[in-house]
Amino acid sequence: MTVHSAAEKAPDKRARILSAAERIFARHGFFAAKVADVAKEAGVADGTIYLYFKSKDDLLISVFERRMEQVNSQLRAATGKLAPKQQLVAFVRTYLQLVHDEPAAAEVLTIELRQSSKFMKEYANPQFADFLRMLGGIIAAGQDAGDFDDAIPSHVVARLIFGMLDELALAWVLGRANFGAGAPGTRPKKFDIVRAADWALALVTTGLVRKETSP
Amino acid sequence: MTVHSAAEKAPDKRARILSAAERIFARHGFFAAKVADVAKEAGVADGTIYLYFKSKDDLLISVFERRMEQVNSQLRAATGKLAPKQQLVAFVRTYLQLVHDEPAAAEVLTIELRQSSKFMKEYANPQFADFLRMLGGIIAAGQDAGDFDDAIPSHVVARLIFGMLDELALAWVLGRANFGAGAPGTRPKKFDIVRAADWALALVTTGLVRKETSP
Amino acid sequence: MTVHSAAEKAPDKRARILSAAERIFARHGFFAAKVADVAKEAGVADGTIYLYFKSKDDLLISVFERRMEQVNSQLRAATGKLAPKQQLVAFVRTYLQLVHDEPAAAEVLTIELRQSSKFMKEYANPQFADFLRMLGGIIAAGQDAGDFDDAIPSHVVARLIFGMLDELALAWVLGRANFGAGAPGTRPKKFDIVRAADWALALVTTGLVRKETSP
Amino acid sequence: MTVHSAAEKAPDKRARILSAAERIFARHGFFAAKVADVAKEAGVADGTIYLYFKSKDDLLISVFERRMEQVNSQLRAATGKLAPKQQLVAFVRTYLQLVHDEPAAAEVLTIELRQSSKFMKEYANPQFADFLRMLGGIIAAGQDAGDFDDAIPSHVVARLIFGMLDELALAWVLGRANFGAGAPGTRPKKFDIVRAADWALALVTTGLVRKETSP
DNA sequence: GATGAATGAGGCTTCATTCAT
DNA sequence: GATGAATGAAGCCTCATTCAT
Repeated sequence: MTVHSAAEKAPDKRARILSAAERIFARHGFFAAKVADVAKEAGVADGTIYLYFKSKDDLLISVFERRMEQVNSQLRAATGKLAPKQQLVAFVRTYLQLVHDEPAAAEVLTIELRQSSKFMKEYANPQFADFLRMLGGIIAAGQDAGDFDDAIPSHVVARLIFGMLDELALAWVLGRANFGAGAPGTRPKKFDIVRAADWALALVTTGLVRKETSP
Repeated sequence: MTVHSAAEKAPDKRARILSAAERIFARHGFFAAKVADVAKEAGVADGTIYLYFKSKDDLLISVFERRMEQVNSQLRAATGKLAPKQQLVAFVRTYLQLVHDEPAAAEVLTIELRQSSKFMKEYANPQFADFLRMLGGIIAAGQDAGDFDDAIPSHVVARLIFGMLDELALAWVLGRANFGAGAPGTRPKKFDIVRAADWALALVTTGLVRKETSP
Repeated sequence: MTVHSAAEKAPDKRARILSAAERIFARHGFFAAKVADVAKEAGVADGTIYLYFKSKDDLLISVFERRMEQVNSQLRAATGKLAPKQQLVAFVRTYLQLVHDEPAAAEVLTIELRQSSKFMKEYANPQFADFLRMLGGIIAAGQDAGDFDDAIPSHVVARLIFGMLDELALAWVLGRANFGAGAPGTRPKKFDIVRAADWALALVTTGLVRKETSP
Repeated sequence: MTVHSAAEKAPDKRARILSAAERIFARHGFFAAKVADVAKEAGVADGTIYLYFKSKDDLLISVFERRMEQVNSQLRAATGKLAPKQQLVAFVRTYLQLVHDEPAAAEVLTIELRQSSKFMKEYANPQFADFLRMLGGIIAAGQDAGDFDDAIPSHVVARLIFGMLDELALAWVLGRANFGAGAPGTRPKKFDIVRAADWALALVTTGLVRKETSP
């Protein structure tokens, strides 16, 4: 009757399920997670999930896709019209900032995506390909501009950088690493992943930037 | 009952089970793998596995530990008494060579280890800690020797480098990436992961090596 | 809301649902058939079915009843005011002709009716009782008239004849039997069920007709 | 330890499951029957059933096959080396005797077999083909011997006779018919199916036997 | 009346683990 | 120690039915 009960009815039930799934998958891992848990977290009946997703697998894939789309679009926005060197800085910082702001998403992308690539070899994961292409494009642009050394193929560089970021995200998400202070023996405390961005950049950049050292 | 040279009967049943498990886990992934499949691959009865391992989880952990021990000892042997810079080269090359020589092991370490860190938060994985410590030690030694820039904490560098190597291993194991040539449209072919070692080294090293900016 | 000529909107929604159900039940069988499929076939919403039928079971029963009523009335029309011997001929021929003309109906009556008698022991199926009574009546009349041997109770004869017809219908509907020609090795082709009527009649009749053993 | 605890351990667990399934399917019908019920009836765990049968469907098919084999072999034994006319008598009487002795089996064969032929069109049911072939062979032999009229193809006669027997079995199994006495209004009482054999024979035989009526 | 999204009970099946031999 | 048949808990998914619109 009321036209705006929408907010609590089903403004986007599909989105609610996706978010719930992301949290549950992050909490328990995909395999240990039960569809019923996702349903409860989303506040819907078990069967409702199957109105929006074909299977539990499909649900996982959809979580990936929605999240990677967001990540990609935020990265695109952040790197905007900058010069390659600035783009790289922005890319790395933004990515790790997103990890920091959405730990559940990070956990799923970091841990479950890897699993799934294995099981679902048929699943191409176009969003992740986009991610790598964007990063590779930045590198290639920098190489073309003469800002970056071009001894290494840009897409290899992209993958290597992604490896760093992914590992940083994993370590942070699992809360094991204790980068920075922390007296020895202290329980591992989450390090500041946003600050870690600059370390990663330092490692990479100093290598990529051509040093006009001159002889 | 039979006593005659037990040593011949089960030269090492435990080892056979571990190898079988590694192959099966690599082939199907830990969750999809069935204990019965491992038993069949090992040529033992299902129940026999439980004489050597407490549970399927324990089996996975044991696979990790045995393999990481081997990896660590081979890395230790390879890096031997070299200077830090040479140690780093040897470390990276040896690691990727091992990935190349034991793809099943690589698949398990690359994909399943990550999962397991999540599920078995209680499982400290000391071997992996050793791995990181070894790599960190090389970096720290290089920093102390003045060979490497010390702006980044050595253990952070270690993790970043591991991230690169891990991603390289993953891409190679899944056979998706097509680093190197390959006519466009060509089906992705496994790139030469051993050669990729030098790319990773180039990226990292050039950044770590202090540049004597002038003569 | 719309009132304009309701008769046009739903000329007979109930009938449409029944026809759709008959086709769907014939196609998939009652248990495998989904109410949603029936709804789609009928061009109505799932819920609409429950405005006309109490349950899926009720829908099946209604299909039976509507169809058996038709069958019975057509049989009654066909047997009309004939002499018993002619009535029997007409009954058998008409029944098998109906099977031929409405295979979906035949499939449901032949296969599902049998199931349902089991599950719905409470469901008396009065139409089928009528069917048997009509056939039994013809036999009894023939016996009374001295045309048929009366060694066997008429209702037993009726059931035996029905058994023949039912089996003929089943074999035809499932398309398995290959009565008539067909080179050996030939894929079973539907036999001519209408012609089969005369075989059934021959078998029965020659037995029922009292033989005047001599002139 | 004891060698003969066999009787209660697992003399033939597969057979026990088949018998249990037959009873449960007869009692509830295949679709309404739960695998768990079969397991309980058989005195095994749910999972045990899947050690012997691939699926619930496979269980049903196996019930058919085991039972039809028995039926066929008993029919073969009973019809032995008789003359065709005697074989037919023996066939019909034996079949209905079996129905009488094993009502659960009869219920499954009569009701579920029909369903299943529909769902499992791929399932050829060779035993039932044998059954029909045996009956057809008897008829054909009688026709060759000049005992039976050969106006109707023997396999058609076989099917017609089977139809009668099947219907008789069904009526008896469902306990609806009230052949024989029973005051009107009396609750339907199972008729004597063994005696009914002679009615069926009378109907058929008198038709099949060539009457040397002379001109 | 009509709709169709939502419900949630319930069943088939899998598979890690046990234990009698 | 070794076996492998048996166990039974547990989860994904289906689908008849409901009810707010």
